[in-house]
Amino acid sequence: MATTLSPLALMVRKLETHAVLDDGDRKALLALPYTLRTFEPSSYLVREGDAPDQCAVLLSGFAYRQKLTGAGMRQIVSLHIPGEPLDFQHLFLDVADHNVQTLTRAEIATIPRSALRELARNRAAISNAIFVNTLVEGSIFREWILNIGRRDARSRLAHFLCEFAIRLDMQGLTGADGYELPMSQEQLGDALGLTAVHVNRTIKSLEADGLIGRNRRRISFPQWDALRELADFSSRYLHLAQQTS
Amino acid sequence: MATTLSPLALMVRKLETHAVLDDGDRKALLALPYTLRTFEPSSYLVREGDAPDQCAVLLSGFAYRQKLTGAGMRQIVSLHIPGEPLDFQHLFLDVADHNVQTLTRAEIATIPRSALRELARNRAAISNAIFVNTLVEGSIFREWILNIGRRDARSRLAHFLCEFAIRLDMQGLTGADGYELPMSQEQLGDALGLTAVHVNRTIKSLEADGLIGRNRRRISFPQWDALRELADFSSRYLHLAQQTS
DNA sequence: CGTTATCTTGACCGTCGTCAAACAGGGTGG
DNA sequence: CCACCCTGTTTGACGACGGTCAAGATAACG
Repeated sequence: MATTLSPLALMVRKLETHAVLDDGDRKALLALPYTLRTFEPSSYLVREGDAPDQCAVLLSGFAYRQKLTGAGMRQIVSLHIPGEPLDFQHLFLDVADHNVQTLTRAEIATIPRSALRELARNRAAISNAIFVNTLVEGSIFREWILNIGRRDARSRLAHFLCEFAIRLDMQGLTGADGYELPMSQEQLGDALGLTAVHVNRTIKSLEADGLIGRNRRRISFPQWDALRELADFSSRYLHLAQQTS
Repeated sequence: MATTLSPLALMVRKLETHAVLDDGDRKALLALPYTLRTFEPSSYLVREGDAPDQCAVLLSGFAYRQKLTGAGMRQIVSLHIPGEPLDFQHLFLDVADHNVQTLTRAEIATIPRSALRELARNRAAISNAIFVNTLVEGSIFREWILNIGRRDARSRLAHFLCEFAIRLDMQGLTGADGYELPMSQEQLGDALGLTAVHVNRTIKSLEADGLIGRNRRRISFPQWDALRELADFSSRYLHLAQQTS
């Protein structure tokens, strides 16, 4: 009980959300070599075009992945919470196709690609867990395509807020009442395919309807069910129930 | 030379786009048990909520994956060309989070999930190839998020047309001059997050500028470079160069 | 041929973007 | 402690891109 928790424990928890690991698997993951670093907000962890030889795991704080158009418009394509791998895709893809950035100050563990690859080669359960994690990420991408392509600003924002709430909850990071949204309205717009101005109006509209509460960046949910309904939110795409062995 | 080509040969070709397979791997893939079926246009292959025990591969014709909002709006989240796996994610995810539908009349091979899983377990190169294929799909999802979230209708459509051209080319399915776009403007709208009416206006606008040629659904590219520029298209996200061993 | 899906066009409307300015908060340095 | 600045939030006026509705034209198909 008094054991010091490994920094990688949260990553193990994340992988076990969707896959079954045994004690040997857990120990092997925790025994991975890693380097700890702290990054300031908005630091780049990976840049498009890079060929990283390390894989990054987010231990604390928040991060996102992002792409830019030639005209310089930004689109955030995913948001990451503590425990989540940030670029395990570089286990198998050599060149980064997008940027990875911290949102807040964040602690990052980097694991040598070679060590992780070898572990995946030797332990089928770990290989499966990483694969399933990738597949669930893919499912989230699809839901974002639907969200951005086919829902209006109010539903779109509501959906985003619901997803974030559920994912925090899954990782055991839930606050008593709602959560602190770790991003500016500009960044929110970049995640939703909207402008910062319209995000502002949309947030205030949800607030005016009593669907969310706000105190600075803290969001609370006085009418969770109504918000979820507006968001057209179903958690199926997060594959919560699944535990592949 | 006179050997009859296995229906799965095109799938092997697809997997070898991004991964290195040896003769044993190829033979093992071609020896997989499968069932051949032909489907009419718009047939459902997988429905959201299903728990398929087969994995589908597209042998001829075209297919897409799609999600619906509660209000009934459709969003196509990916388009598939011959040789591509349609739902290898069900190797590791039990419940489908989206629908898979044929676009045209299509030949489909279904492979028992168990057989494919076992093959992946025994042959690291095949497991890697499937994983890399999944990762490249993920990269395409991200680019679609960017495309729908941050590009206007003209660029968005142009980008879609460029992607389709390059992917057909990669799979060796290029016609002499352009290609037959296998979808209605309604479906095009569902893929781009636009309405059919606006797709129509946008296509005609590209045509009027000489950026594409049209003859019914056949699209040609009299000014490929200019179209590519308008589309802000870079093929990096398709990971063409990559061949992970 | 008739029937139906798809494409095309016009008129009109609304959501969201643009531009700009005011305002609030948090940190820094004098 | 206060002036200053910087970033982020809020608000208003206006415009435009794309949506809606509806009708007519064209092409596919039995």
